[in-house]
Amino acid sequence: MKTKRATAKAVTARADRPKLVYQQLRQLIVLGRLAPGSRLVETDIATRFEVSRTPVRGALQRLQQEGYIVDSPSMRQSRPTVSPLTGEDAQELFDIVGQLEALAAYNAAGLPATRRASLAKELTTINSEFRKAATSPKPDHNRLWDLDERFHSLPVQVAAGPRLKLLHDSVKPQAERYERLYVSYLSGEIATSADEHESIVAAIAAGDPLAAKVAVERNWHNAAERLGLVIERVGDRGKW
Amino acid sequence: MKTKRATAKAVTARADRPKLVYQQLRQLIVLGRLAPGSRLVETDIATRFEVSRTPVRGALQRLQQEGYIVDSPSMRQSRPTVSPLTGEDAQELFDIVGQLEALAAYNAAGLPATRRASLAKELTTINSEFRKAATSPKPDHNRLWDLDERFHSLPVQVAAGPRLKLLHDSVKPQAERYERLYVSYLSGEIATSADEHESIVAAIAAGDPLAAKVAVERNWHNAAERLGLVIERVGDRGKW
DNA sequence: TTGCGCGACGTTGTATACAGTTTTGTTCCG
DNA sequence: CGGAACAAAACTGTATACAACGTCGCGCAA
Repeated sequence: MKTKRATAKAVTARADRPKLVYQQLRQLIVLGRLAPGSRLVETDIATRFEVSRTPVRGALQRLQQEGYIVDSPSMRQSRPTVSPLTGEDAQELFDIVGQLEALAAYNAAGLPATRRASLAKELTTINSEFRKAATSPKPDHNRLWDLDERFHSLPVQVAAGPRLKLLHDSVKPQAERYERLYVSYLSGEIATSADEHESIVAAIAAGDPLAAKVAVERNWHNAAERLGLVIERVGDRGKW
Repeated sequence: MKTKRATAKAVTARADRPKLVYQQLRQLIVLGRLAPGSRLVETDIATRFEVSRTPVRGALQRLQQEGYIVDSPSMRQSRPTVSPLTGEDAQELFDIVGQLEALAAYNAAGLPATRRASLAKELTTINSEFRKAATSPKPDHNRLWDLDERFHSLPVQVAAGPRLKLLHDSVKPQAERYERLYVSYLSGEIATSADEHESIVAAIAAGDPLAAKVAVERNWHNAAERLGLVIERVGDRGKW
């Protein structure tokens, strides 16, 4: 043992390092360990993850393009900071995600009857678990979020083309930062969400693309409004 | 003049090099100078643009995330190639752009009456020029594309939030590759497009968000269908 | 002739040194 | 005590050398 990986630590596969750094940083941001407004310094991150600045740079670039981090406007030299959480941003983001998933739902409702049926069945299962988890005395936020996520992702995975999937994968995770606020502060409203989910399933099962599209759009738009109120009450984070 | 920029060539501003490389490469792809399927070699590009591989790498990464280039599937080692032009891709892409611009139109139709009026007026102007240019005996494709582009961009610029603008800026230019086919092969159908544009303007002027949204969606969806036929006739490019 | 192995080449991934710029801290003078 | 100028530190952008990995071609043997 002398040539490759002479260093003690397990060197991750050559090609995955940027992706790994990206995923870990994203996780830190989404979970709030990296607060909105925090400055991300390439050198620090590189040290932290025990890689050079090169893969870090790639990860930061991607995070920036996807909107997790922005260039601090006050300074001229680009200084990446974690982007803030604001009510307006939440509403805009939710509307966008709604439009994308609405397109997927539209396609899903146009699928052959057999596939529609199995899709609807699976969605129903997820949604009833979702509803059950919500009415539990001490709701598990992680589980709630996970079920909601799975419900919304399923039509995309089944009926979206490669391009829509790509875009959805890049936009949707950003909503997670807000969704986690949603399930935390709005656990009372989750029954409403489950109701809206049911109308989506019904439209898909009926093979009515337009109804499915509208139902998804409404679901997200309503969620955006409800969340907007919460954020206003709690106060924007990282905006000043 | 001795310290900075001692080299003879005009050194572009330090921070703009990646953006410039990105823009030039994108232009080459959109205009077809870089044919679908072409392989992009970092070293070659770096040499061509007289920069090091570092900024080139950034540009390529961005192009890849936006979908202009893909990793060649045949080889294991990631080898970026210009993404192909296919009928399915065109349809999917147009539908996506339609959803995004529909959201902008929805917002635009919810604006105060005075701003709506001025927007509608401007749109009408552009569209009538568009119609005129289309009926000319020898239509100028560049001008046609430009007018159509301006028509569709205006509501986004006026009524979209920062997030939607960002996304639109990153997705829309990809449609240009197909739009240029459209105006080339479908100059006969352009009158139809102009008609559809008018119903968009009417909905915005009337302050009817839902109507505006639907009108935009229909416009793009129809264009996608018309274009799909053409590409099928002409044959997919870069797909094999 | 065909199949297989091996070595040279091409290309991307990574690390690191260096340059340019902005921010920040400190000192001195008004 | 306040402020301005200067010095030093902190970071990012760029270039480049090096390493790893895959591909392709050539020769050799069956």
